[in-house]
Amino acid sequence: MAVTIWDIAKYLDLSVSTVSRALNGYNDVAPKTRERVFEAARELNYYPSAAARDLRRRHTSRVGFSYGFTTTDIGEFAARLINGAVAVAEKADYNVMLYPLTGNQIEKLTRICQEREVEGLLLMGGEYLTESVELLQKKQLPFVVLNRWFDQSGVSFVTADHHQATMEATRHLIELGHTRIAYVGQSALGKLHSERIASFWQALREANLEVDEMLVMSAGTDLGAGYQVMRTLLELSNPPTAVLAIHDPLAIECLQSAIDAGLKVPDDVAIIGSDNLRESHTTDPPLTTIHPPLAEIGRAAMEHLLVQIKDDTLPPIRLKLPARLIVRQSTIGKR
Amino acid sequence: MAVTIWDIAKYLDLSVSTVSRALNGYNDVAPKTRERVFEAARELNYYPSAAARDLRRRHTSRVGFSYGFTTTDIGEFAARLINGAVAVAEKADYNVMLYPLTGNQIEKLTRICQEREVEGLLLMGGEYLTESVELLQKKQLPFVVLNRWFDQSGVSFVTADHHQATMEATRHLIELGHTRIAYVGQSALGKLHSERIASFWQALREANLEVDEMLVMSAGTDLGAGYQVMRTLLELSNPPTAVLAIHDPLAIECLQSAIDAGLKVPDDVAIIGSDNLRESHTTDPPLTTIHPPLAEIGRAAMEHLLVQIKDDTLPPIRLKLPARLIVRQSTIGKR
DNA sequence: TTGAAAGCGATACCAC
DNA sequence: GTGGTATCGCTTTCAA
Repeated sequence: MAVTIWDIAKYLDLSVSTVSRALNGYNDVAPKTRERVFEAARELNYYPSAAARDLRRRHTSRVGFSYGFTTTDIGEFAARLINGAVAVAEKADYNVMLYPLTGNQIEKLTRICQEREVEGLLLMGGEYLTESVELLQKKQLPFVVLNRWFDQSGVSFVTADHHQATMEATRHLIELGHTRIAYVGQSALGKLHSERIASFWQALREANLEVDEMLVMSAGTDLGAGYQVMRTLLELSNPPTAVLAIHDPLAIECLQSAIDAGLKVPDDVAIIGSDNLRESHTTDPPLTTIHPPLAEIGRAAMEHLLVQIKDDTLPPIRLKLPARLIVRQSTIGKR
Repeated sequence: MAVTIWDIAKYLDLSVSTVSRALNGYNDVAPKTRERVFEAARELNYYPSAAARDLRRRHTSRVGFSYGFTTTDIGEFAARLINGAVAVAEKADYNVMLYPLTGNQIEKLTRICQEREVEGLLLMGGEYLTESVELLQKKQLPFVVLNRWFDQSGVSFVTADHHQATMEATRHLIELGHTRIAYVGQSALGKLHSERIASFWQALREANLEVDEMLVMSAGTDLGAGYQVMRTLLELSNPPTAVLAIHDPLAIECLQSAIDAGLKVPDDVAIIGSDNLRESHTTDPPLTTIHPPLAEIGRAAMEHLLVQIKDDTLPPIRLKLPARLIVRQSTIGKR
């Protein structure tokens, strides 16, 4: 049996209320008593029952991290967000629960809200983000959306500046003299997909380059989809000389496809990925990529979530952290 | 305010006990009543309070994943374990809490045990594994150790067969004609480190090859340590023609170091890594590596943990899953 | 400064 | 089948 405050009370011949107050740092308990209680607690190896404390206090010391978009597997991308978030939660004595969003996501979120197992939620991806956000707002569960920009006010989010980063990447290619640039996205990524295409086109237009819709492709989520898309692009009568991919794994498939087609990268075709995953370092040539500060995003989001949990009257946070372009040899070649 | 069983009881003019029993699927409640209760629950959007349920039932539906060895950051290695574990927990309606093991690990584990916030623990790494295991046994918290072999009986673990895999990798090199093979480990990995060296030596001895202790190195945990170690090895008067590294990032540093030293891989020096991380696919040449079935390990461990939680009289599981060698061009060159 | 007692929201035992 | 009620372990008034 676990030791309870009753045990301490009996042990010291005190009442449970005094013990509780001592333990919780109230100042209406004699310093000497307080000492004895703490000592007894240590001696008896007492730790409060989470369930009892939570029930009585009507709140927990847990926050949730919900995730799952095209997959509910944690990859390097999600892991970096989680690491940042966990580090901050840890310091504030909060524990993080993992909520993979499989099955009926809305029902799942409803349950999470009503069970009051967590005080707040970090929301990454999820196919029904709009509905999810509405639900959480209605249920008044504090939450911060990760990696998505939200126009409607009242929603907290922390994201990388994808618009700026995509523009920068596109301009980088334009400056290198490319005029036919392809975009390889993934429509399964929803808004992210369309938004980035918009940024891509904007950069082209600002440089007075022709926008060729034939050069915007969407790859499926299955392995090798990017490889096929790249092959299609290269078979065009007027193929692109540069490709911007929505994430590194896709970019790497494009790279492989180009090389297998007998092309030299970046001489024949330049390639840019996104997210600066570890695998982007080791390709041949190393991949130029957009680096979103994911751990930082996770940290900032968790920081704000904890603040919001403590004071729900605070205004929502709308944070867009700069993403930088990491230029490697897949665009500029060997020096 | 959240809706409670009292609300349902009042709404249906029933007692809370009946409502509770209906909800929990007892069969001593009239089918019709049961129907009405479920309908009302759905209508009122009722979900039981996790804290109240946990307190009364004296158990939760949570399990913990504790991690942190040389770092408390989740990388691809840990993520793959987590993904397997979470998938199984999910199906059994268990939620997973993340417990990064920073600071005083033993105290942290003690708290976890006493707070009864989770029913069981998956244990990955941690510097004080022996002490941790002792503690958990004493506290009777079900747990399964990941990725470590435990000699003492009574401890459940699921691991990859590192011994077999290291032997296989070594033999692979021997079959290719290598006689001077180096091992690049990381002493910060503790037992893992020494065990693998033992397996490595055993394979050498079985092939009647000389065991040269000069060829066994330990790299630090800082970035670039592997690079330096490889350089040292290559500067030996009688340098190795093959290197076995304890994990892919280290192997990749060795690879880079060899290439920078003007050597051809695998012609001048062959390299093998471990863990089959994504980055091992994309190096040039692609890295031969040991593939431990990490998701499978996570799954098996969680499956056993849940079983053990239900019935603590069951014998511990001692599972060693085969790891296979994935042969790529860093050892066999282009075909 | 301390103790008695109510109550958080469930579950489960015991009558009826 | 159903209802009353003790109880889980803790926090928090309210009196003393």
